[in-house]
Amino acid sequence: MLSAPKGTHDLLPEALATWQYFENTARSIMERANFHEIRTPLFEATSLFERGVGDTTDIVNKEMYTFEKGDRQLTLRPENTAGVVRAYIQHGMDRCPKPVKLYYLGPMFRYERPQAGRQRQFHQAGVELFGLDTPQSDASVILLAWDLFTTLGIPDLALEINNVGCFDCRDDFKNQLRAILLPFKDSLCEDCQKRYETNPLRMLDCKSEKCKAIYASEAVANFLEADHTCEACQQHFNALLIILTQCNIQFHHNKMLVRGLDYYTRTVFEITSTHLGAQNAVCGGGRYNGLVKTLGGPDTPAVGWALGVERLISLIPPQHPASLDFYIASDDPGSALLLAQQIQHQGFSVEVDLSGKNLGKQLTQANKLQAGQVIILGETERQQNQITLKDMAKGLQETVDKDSFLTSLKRPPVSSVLR
RNA sequence: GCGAUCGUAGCCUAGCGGUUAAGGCCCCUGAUUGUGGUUCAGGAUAUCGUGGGUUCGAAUCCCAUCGGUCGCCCCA
Repeated sequence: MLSAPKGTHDLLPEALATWQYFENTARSIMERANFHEIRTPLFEATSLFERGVGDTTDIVNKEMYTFEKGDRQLTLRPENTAGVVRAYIQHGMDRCPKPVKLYYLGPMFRYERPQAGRQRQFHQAGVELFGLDTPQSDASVILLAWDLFTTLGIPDLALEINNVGCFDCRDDFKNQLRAILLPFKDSLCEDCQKRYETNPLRMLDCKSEKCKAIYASEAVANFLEADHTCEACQQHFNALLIILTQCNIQFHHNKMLVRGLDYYTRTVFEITSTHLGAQNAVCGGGRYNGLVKTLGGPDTPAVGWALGVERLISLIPPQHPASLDFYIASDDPGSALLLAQQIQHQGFSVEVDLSGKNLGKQLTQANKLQAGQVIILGETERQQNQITLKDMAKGLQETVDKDSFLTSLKRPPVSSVLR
């Protein structure tokens, strides 16, 4: 049997009620914070990701869906920051009043082994703020994420935050870290020996007991305890923590927190949940002051985050599709369809029998569809320009004038999430 | 890329070497051609993931493969 490709899922109507609830809430909250939506292509030049995300990262090295058309190398986007930055540069958005605040929502693609909270096609929602290098701009995007999660009622979240420094002090730190770990290099696990060369910061996150013991040993621990970022980075980070505290945001300064994408500078953060599986990060982001310039634009500081929609949705109570307001039971399709349209124009949902069933069958159908009310529009009613209105829960019905029924219809209250 | 585990109708489950693979939900028809839900009667839907092997005989045992799920790695 044909099935959806490995690591992809069909989203069926039942599940989409929750998705739409999330999307409406997210859009509403981001728009109210004056972020505006941007939609970039699902695929981009491969070189964009190689330069933007970093050619030593796992994402670029082994997780990209890359293909060739003509002489073009293209890649399905594995994340969207690079694409948004490309669009920012291409459309001269540095001429827009600063900060430029954008958000996006859509599918991403990574070739990985699927597991809980990880698929090959998954969805992210994210924000990017361009043109400010202030701690308050970092705080504003973190606050926005926190506001979204709070509004959605997600319990047991933790904000982990760290300062990875700017390009200059981070390289210094990496070299110092290599120097201090050099005596232990041969006793590190296989992975860490590789990380020692490629991405030493990652070693600190290792789960191997052997490595953990080394990193916890006095000499190493003392080294890690100290802040090795430069004066400016430290000031930025401390100011950010003060603002977060003022805003009553609980955070954990996790000195081991590093991110897998090369473009981050200074602030990095992650929001995790204890209700997820091994992939417990629901949102991740940080500052990326070098990326716009790296991709050929003007030197522009920026900060942003992305959240995993599937992971997030698994944390919110399932929503149910809106119930059916009316079912029209009739033996005359023309007048039934016309009446349905008139009621729909008043903002109600209506189903009409399209199969020519008899009245009993149509009521059975209405019952299965859980229609609130059935409108019986038979020959008798039509002759008098009337309808019979039957309340399915109470089982009561009355025959009323059709036109006065239509004028009495009031628009139902629309979900407060929609603006 | 590595490891663990599971595959029986659309869904849930029984069967664990021996007739025609059983039950529940869902779906369809009728009792009921202007009144639903309940009930009753009937019906449809499965090459038991696929391929090979062992056996007189395989859904059942063995091997391979594919797919799902979970974990490592990494990330949202």
